[in-house]
Amino acid sequence: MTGIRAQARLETTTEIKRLAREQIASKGAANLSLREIARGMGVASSALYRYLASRDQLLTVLIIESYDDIGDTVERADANCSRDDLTGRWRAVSQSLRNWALTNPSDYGLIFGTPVPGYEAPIDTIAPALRYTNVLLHLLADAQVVGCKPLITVPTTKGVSREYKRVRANLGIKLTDDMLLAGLAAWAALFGAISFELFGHVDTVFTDPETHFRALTEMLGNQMLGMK
Amino acid sequence: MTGIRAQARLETTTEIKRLAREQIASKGAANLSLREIARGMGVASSALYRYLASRDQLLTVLIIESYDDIGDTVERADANCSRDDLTGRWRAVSQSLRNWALTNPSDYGLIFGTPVPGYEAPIDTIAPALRYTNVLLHLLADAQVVGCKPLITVPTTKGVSREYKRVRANLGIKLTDDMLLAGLAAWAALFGAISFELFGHVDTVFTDPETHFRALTEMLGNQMLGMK
DNA sequence: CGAAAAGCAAGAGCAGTGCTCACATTTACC
DNA sequence: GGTAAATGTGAGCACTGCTCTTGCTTTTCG
Repeated sequence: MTGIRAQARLETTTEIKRLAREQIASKGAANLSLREIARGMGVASSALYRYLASRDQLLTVLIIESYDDIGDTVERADANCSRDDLTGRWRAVSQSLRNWALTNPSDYGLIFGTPVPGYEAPIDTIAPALRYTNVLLHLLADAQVVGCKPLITVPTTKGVSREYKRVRANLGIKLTDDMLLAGLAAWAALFGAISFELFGHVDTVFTDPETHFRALTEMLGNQMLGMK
Repeated sequence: MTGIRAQARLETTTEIKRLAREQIASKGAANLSLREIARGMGVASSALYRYLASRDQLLTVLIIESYDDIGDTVERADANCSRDDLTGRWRAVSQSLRNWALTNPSDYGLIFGTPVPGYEAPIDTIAPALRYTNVLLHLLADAQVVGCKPLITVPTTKGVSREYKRVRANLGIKLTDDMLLAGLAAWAALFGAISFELFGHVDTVFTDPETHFRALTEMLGNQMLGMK
């Protein structure tokens, strides 16, 4: 516990993760190779197992760090706005989300892409995963408090009010049904748009995805969510 | 060219793809193993290369077939509605999309999930990929013709009208800016919602995702897209 | 201080992968 | 019926994750 060894250990661990991210970025998570990392560090491949339990566990660690990274980014973007500038906050949050995704495409894919079947996300991922979600929820709540009214309303669909009551309980937040639906729809549209762009499904459609994304988020914030 | 050999070849190819899909469903596309397929067929692994060029090429074929399957499904759902029942068509299209995704989760992941970096989708995938897109585009066009007006409007964002002009050219379809934005937003919300549900990001939120999805699509169709 | 304990690295080895190639066999067609 | 094409084989290469034994170094503690 002197700290000398702990220090070295930390540095080694950091280096492993750095090289891992490099590999994932260039060749994809599927092609992440521990032996390649070992070579990059000039060390026997078996030595890595002093620092990680398995390839899967390394991936899990990277996912958690990514969740925290995205949480940091979104929280900071939101915090930089004056609390009552709801439109500005929504704008900042959505833009920072897209920017983060474009800057860290492989991490975005790791989190929001196809999950590995049978791979149960460990409990450690839950808390970090909730951070960016909470930013949006608080934004919606703040908007509701100052009287923002969504442009859309909940359609008269059977059982929906009962379901949304449960959603409110699960999320631990008080939002009208209208605000909840508008928020969920905006949330889905946001990530849908980012995923489409990042995963290459709109390459032939847009010449300037950024311009469309800006228009989309402006519309979602000012009109759909009714932010003033 | 008797067809006897061609017939056998077809059967072998079909069996390979069947086993491949089975594996992808149970262990993920990343863990697809040609040797495992060969074992399942009681054949040497090298024999498979008489029927496929590589593992990647097999995946590409599966992706194309999935695109066609989803295209079939959506086209059929749309065709089953009376042409002037726009709300019904939108409902049918969105529901069939979600149903297809829930029935074929691994195929959905293959298409709409994280792409393999460095893997360039071959030209052969473009046409099948456009089929389900075209269904929506025609639906939007039909709605516009009979005077449906989206609830939302394009915000005054710099350069957006220029960009949407290009989008119209790329898609080869005439839609007002408002309808275009509403359509793109609805499209993104749809796939965002399906992806969230399928990739396990809302497990702790909804107890009945179907009910929410129904409310979401009703809202998108009747209000956002302004379908009558 | 010196011995015991703990940490770290190496290298051989196992079982798996995609893919190639020379070779053998089957078989549909002229 | 003979032949050329189609099909299957098995060894082999280079790679992977992971384990285990062996040896060395550093830390800890009596």
